[in-house]
Amino acid sequence: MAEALPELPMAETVMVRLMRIGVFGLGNFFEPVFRELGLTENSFHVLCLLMAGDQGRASPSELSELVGTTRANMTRILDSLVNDGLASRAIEARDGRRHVIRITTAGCKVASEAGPRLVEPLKRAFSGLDADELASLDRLLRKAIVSFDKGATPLRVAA
Amino acid sequence: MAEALPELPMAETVMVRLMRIGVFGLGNFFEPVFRELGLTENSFHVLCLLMAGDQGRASPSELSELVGTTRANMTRILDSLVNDGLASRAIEARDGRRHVIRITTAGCKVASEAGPRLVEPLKRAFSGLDADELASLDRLLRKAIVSFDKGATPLRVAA
DNA sequence: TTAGGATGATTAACAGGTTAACCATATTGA
DNA sequence: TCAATATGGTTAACCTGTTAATCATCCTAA
Repeated sequence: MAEALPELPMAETVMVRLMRIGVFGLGNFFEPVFRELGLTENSFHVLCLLMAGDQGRASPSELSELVGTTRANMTRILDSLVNDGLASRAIEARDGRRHVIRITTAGCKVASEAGPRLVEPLKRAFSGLDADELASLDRLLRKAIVSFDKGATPLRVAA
Repeated sequence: MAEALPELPMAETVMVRLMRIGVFGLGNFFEPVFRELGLTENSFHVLCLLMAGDQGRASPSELSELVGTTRANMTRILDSLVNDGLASRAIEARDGRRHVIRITTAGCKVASEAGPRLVEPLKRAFSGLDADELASLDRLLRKAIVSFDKGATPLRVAA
């Protein structure tokens, strides 16, 4: 890559690849677990948010915001959860536009089953790093994310 | 997330999120550039590999291997590149199964145009990290990737 | 009170990826 | 020699995400 385009800044270009490769590699640890449970990483995330949040209820918008996907996509994720009986969807009495998503007991059960199954893969994935290294990586990734946010192009600046 | 499932190891769980958030954030810097050029990150990667490689030629399998996607998907990526006149596809004389993909002059041109346009976003993205931090992040990510590879489940071990 | 605009959610069309089945060509060994 | 198998590539079906358009409800100001 850098061979083809020597003008690219090496350190940064390599960093992009490293991050992508890392995320890709991580997928192999968790997707199998989710698949077995009939979940997606996103649908699992939604279940967790519902469990953690206010009385197991939330709105689609809130959820899409927290998960980091579009509302349109959240609609589909919720369709699937509702269809599987893991969550319920109702219209709020005081505002007919708002929907209320609630986790069901079945949903709680599935989410609780997922937890223990994820512990081992999580630890195994990072077993090559000691606590100090994990802490450093955490710190640097946070710093990088802040950098991305700051540098994020505001839809074209001065051209 | 950790609130809902306290049994999950915090450091590792957070790390997964950080890496995903980071990669997602990175996308905002480059996808616009690729889009303007009518490229995908993957199709750009293919062009780079062709430029860097042996006489601008390679086989679909090699490319899918190097890019890290399936052969089926590479077929589609190449369809698109060939369709846009950026690469050509031919059958190898000595073995009718093998195809030879070559980058065209138009393909070289597009790839060369992409280079300069990527420099600024790349530097901007990582502008919040100094050289030492970049080096540390590089080292830790590589170590993490090695850890992922080692710990990668060999399709169920002892269950 | 009601027309115009916001807001929450869904739908439709599309993009890019995956897996599994398939086709065509080469290779091998009985 | 030729049937069985391996290999390279494509196709078909599907999954999950995105964007843009749409629907329904609510809010607001003339």
